[in-house]
Amino acid sequence: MSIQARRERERAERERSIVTAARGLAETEGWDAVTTRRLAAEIEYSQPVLYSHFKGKGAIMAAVALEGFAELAAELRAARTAASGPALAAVAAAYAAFAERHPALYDAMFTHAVDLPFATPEAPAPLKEGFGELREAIRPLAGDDDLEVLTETFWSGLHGLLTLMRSGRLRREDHERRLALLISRFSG
Amino acid sequence: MSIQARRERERAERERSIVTAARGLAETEGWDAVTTRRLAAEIEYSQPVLYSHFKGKGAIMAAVALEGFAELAAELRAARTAASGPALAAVAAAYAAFAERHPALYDAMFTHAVDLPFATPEAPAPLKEGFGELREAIRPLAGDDDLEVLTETFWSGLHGLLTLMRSGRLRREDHERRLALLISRFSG
DNA sequence: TCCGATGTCTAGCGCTGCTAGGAACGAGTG
DNA sequence: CACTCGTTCCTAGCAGCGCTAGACATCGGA
Repeated sequence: MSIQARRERERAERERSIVTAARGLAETEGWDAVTTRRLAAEIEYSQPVLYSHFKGKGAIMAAVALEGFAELAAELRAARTAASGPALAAVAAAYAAFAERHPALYDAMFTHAVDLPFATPEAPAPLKEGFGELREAIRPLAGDDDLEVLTETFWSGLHGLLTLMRSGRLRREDHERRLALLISRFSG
Repeated sequence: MSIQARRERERAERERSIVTAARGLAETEGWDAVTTRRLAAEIEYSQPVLYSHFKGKGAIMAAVALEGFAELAAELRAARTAASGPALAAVAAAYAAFAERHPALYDAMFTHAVDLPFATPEAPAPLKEGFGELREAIRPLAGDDDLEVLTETFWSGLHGLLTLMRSGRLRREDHERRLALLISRFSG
């Protein structure tokens, strides 16, 4: 029993090291630099080993994204509970800060095509938690509007601001003003 | 003179056919299907010919994007001038319809990394025109807010809605409701 | 001590964007 | 008319990609 247990433990560790290596490589050099060959070299195993853990490169990216969802949810929750009074600005700022701090991670989560279920009950828990934080921050400001739809719309605004800025389509200098404006328009 | 003129004309035609082929292939099979080999086969020349017209695949995508900007600007203008009264809803609907009708084209314009100047005076004219249409539609509703920043923020909202929906991150059914909500929040 | 299963590696497939080097063609000159 | 020079285009190939088949070694159990 013990031998098999050790093997499973080592295997789990290796799987973690794959995800960690992929994330590290992506965050320092971008997803283009994350190739199966480099990943294999990083974990000091041969390429095919990757495929005994994940179905393919896409699955590895999905695993990295999942890690990101958990972190984002935690940071949003921290921002919301720390805020006294209306939390929307604090949560939005935390969201933006996360995207700015981890651009490659953010891309894996929200831009690249990863086949994770999103707006369904089957969505991964961390994802639903993160969305839930946004929803709770918006709830006091919802008025007559449907809370779910309103949250999705605000989220889209946030996401649009960040992706367009990061791809050079919006001037960086005005980021704070745009963010403030978005929040004020959703606080009316 | 005439011979050289014919050659330049033929060359220009070939360049157009490259862009057209790239766009057609992208719109029917997605950008992944747009490879230099398929493109070369499509125009019935060998691969290196592409590189005598464009610096690389990225430049071809940029040319396709540019075509898209012109069309989008025209459609936004048509929607704005046809509208009686507040034009924001009409322009937003036209924007969304364009993105829905030409998803691959939209991606080249706003998602994929194309090295075109955006929020600067050097930005291509069609791009500035399109943004200008959005700005004019928003102007009556700007109030005390900076018009430029407000336009950018609304645009981001629109862009976020569309990209998140198209990548399966937002439920399609609620699209109209979200769009209406975004507009109402920017009309207050 | 041998056997069978498990785990890992080497090698390779078909594809990608891109380029070097040579062949063929046409215009201009003696 | 013959010849050279420039241009245009193609064949062939490079390095790298995601992914996989098949050989090989290693190790627990009989």
